Amino acid sequence: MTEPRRSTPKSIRTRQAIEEAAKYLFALNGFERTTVRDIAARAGIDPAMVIRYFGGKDALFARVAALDLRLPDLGGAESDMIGETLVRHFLALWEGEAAGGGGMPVLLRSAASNEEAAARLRDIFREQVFPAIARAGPPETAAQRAGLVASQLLGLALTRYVLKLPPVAALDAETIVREVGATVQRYATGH
Amino acid sequence: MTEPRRSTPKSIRTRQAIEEAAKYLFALNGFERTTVRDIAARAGIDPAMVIRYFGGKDALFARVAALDLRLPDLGGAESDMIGETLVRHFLALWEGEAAGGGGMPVLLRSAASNEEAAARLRDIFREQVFPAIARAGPPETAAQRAGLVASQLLGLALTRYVLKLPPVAALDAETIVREVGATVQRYATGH
DNA sequence: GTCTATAATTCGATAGAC
DNA sequence: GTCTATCGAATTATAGAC
Repeated sequence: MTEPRRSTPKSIRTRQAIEEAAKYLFALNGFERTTVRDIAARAGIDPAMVIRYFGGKDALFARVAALDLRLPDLGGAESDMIGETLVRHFLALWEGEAAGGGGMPVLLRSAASNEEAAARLRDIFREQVFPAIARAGPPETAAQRAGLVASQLLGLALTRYVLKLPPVAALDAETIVREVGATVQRYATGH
Repeated sequence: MTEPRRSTPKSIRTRQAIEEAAKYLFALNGFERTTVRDIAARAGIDPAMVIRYFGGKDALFARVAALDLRLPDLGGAESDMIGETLVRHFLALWEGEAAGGGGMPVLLRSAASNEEAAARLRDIFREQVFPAIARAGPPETAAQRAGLVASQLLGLALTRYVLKLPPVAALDAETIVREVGATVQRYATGH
């Protein structure tokens, strides 16, 4: 029962190694295909340590899949740059490994076949995406506008980063910002 | 080694029962979370029969995930109805269980964490979506246009049928045809 | 053609020595 | 704090009786 709560230098390193390995493998293979043994092997430690530090595979996933979209404030004047701003933000979130956005590939990979991951993604939508989009247009259409925005942005993420559909993966960032940005702009503002 | 190739009435019923159960469960839970035992139980037969009839879980998946999009011909005059036509076709394909489009949810559920399923989805894109979109605009931008169309249509399928994002799942068909159709129209034709 | 029984792995998780 | 050894359950797949 002596859990490694003590923050010794070594325990911190071990914990970080497990989180990093888990984030990498969950993002690569999804929740189901990633085993505790795989995570431990990649972290260079024993499988038992994964359970000891995080209590179980489910708990570790919940820890690693935490996600803060850090959406910029789209309020204020209804700028005609909302679409491009949002798309640029999402691209940076996906392509910047270092940032806290590492949870994004983890969730999308797993949400398709893991109901818990799907529920978490719905939470993120409701708590972060919906409020941001709501302020960009009339309140009575907020849900529909936010839903359409999500359908395009998640579709972009799915085809570019998960399925790696060649023509989508090959698109340069500026083309995406321009083309998809125009769509998101129309969805978000309602016209 | 006596494989049930003979088309006796009973063997046909058993084979169809297995395929139907597999299609349902793969679409519901994805490849990884669906077990041969589950399929057999739903089909009302023994797990060993699943292996006997299809050779294994992988082979059964490949059989069930076969998919013909049956895309309508978008050639001819560059109509301004291409977007709505495509979206309407996809909605019918997804929501009509009976049609041969049952492979669609199966693939999307599994492609996120199963590389073989992802590869199959890329094949379908290359062989069916790309040629159809190519004829709707200038050849030099065909790949980009088809990729953008796929990002929106797969994103719609992901949020509406897999993640069941409430505001997207609640949209009525005509709203989707109008809103998403306008986007697909712009992507497909390039303007 | 179908099922019983079981082989052969692999999984998450635990107990206990050091 | 870490690892060895292992448990118990679940998986796919096979062998052989009927």
